Amino acid sequence: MRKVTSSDVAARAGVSRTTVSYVLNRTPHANISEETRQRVLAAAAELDYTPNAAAQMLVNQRSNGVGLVYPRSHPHLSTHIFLLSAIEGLKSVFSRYGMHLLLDAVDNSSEDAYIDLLTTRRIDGLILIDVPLNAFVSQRLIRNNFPVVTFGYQYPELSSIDAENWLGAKKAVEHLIGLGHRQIACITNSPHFPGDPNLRLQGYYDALQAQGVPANPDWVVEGCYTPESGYAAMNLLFEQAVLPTAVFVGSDVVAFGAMTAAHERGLSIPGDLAFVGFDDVPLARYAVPPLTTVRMPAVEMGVRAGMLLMERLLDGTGPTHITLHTELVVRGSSFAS
Amino acid sequence: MRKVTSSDVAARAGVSRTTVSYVLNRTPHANISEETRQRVLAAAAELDYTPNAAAQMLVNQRSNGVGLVYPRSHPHLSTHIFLLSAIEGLKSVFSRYGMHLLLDAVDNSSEDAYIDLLTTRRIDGLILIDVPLNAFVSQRLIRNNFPVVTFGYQYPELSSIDAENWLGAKKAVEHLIGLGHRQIACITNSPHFPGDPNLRLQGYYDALQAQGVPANPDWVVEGCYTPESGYAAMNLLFEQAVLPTAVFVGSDVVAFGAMTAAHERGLSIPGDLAFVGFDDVPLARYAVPPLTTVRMPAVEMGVRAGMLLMERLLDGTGPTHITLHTELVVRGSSFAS
DNA sequence: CTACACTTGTGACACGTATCACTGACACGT
DNA sequence: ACGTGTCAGTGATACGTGTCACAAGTGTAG
Repeated sequence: MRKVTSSDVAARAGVSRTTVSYVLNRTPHANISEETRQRVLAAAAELDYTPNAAAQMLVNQRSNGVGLVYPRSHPHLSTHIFLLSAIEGLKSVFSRYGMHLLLDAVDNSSEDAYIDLLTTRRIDGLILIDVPLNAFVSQRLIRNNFPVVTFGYQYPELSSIDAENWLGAKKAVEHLIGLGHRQIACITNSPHFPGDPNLRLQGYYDALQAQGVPANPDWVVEGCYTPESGYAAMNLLFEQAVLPTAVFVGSDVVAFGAMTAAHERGLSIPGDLAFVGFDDVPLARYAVPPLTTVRMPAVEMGVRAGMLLMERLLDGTGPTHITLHTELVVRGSSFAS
Repeated sequence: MRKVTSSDVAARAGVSRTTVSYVLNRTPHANISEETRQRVLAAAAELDYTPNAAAQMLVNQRSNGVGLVYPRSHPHLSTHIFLLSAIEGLKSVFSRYGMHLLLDAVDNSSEDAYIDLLTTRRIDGLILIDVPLNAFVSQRLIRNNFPVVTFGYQYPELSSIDAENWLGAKKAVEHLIGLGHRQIACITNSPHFPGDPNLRLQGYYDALQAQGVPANPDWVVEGCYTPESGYAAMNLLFEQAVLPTAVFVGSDVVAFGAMTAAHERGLSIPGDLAFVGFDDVPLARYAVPPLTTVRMPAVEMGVRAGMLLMERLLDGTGPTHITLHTELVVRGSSFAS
């Protein structure tokens, strides 16, 4: 592919390279006559000139790139539907500003892979989705005042975006209690990590306590993102002496597996066992029966995160924390009309 | 963030910048004594120097970036599970070569947005997923000998990767015929576009013909990627005078919607109506009943596409076309054991 | 006629890296 | 003493752009 430089345009238009730059960038305080302006524009169009991104980055100290980092450890990335929705939201913002999205997955082992993206200045900002930061990395990001927006984890000095996980879970479980359930199990979204307060699980506990329903530790089982894990978790619950009459599952995808286990056991949903999920993935209303769930505004979270980062980049505003509302969506898995 | 350049490293090590470059890049034919080599390495480590990507791009004429383009028009991107799997495969290859993945969605209207990625030299290669190319763009890519790998569409001069869509669909429908079905409907994966031979639909027709089962044009309805479209398509089929006993759906996600429509009508699956999907998304075996489907090796397709592009980039090999095998996965939606 | 402002444009430098062509220095065989 | 060869390392240039400081030309008031 032949390379057309601004010198070529300048030569063709019979002006200096500086003038070309001024015209093409609409530099505010440059005085260029309308006539030469048109000549430059015409020359650029005829040669179909496009500025070299590398050269621009080098001189502008700005890459117009944003890194999107997510954990590779996610057992089945293919079910990480939230990631897709977030990307959709992020891109809708970034494309307006000519920013490009750079993907990077991070292993638990070598989590400094994406750090190179910043030190090499390939990106101007960072979006972290469910990426836990060790003290070393987070301090480095903060100290260098690097623009970051996190999903899932929060750090006071880094902007973050989240949904009302605790309240959503609480409302979900209160919904089950309101239907008369007293024996309510919980299958979590993810395994428990030391520093990670599982807000959805906490909402479950707090709902039980607030309504005076006894909690039973045996009825809390860990899921791990996938339908397979939900299937296994449900079968674990079936081994209990006393069976629950309802299950709150921390993720729709996990709930799919749990419901299949219930079907296989010949239980009717919601008659024998009611289910409530979390996320409202697009397939939730096509579960059998349609899954009652808590809606995460995934796309909007992406949009807001993108806007947060752009504000930070353009106006240099400080860290901001945004929490979006969740909403209970009642369907047939909890309540047969 | 302070900027450490190779000059700083050179100064600290007491050598020239050239020497620093030679050491850090392990330039083959440069003679550097082990002692100064260590001094340079130490200095670089102490300053934690990282080369500026923009400067490297500029001088190397190479960005180490690959563009991944998909249609934004996809109605619900959030169900585009194939994209996630492909990304997983692609990244596993590219991360080994230090290549970065740049995401870009393309509208039907302004499809030259991603072209800028190449003309600005921000990327070295392009992966196109289900992106139709108009003659102008494809000629431009070919003429400039730009490294491209396409999914879904094929052009003789551009590398491509695909699965046995035709054969997979044919086997799926033959499976239904083998079970005794003679009234087999089809819900397509996507709306019909003029230049787009729907191979899965063709496989459906060819299976019917090969087995001497009469085809019925009224039993072919268009789906459009989403479960919603499958739901609507199924209800359209229910308006027919004669109902089919089996449905071949061109996509699992669409099949979810179609099965829900059948459930709502009180039909038993597979007793009253059998279903076969396509893709084998992770949730397929958690449908109710578990969905018989044709497995697309999505992750492997990503891997192979990545390898294809890297070979092209490193060895300059010509366009290659790869077709991977599909496999029928029989589950309860077609055959109750 | 000089001083001044305004318009229109340009020369030169900086951004940070990779690499070619070259310089000294030293060893070796004749 | 001379040519040849190797070793260790350096100076200079190129990559393509943005922008500061300055220049040449023109009108205008003192």
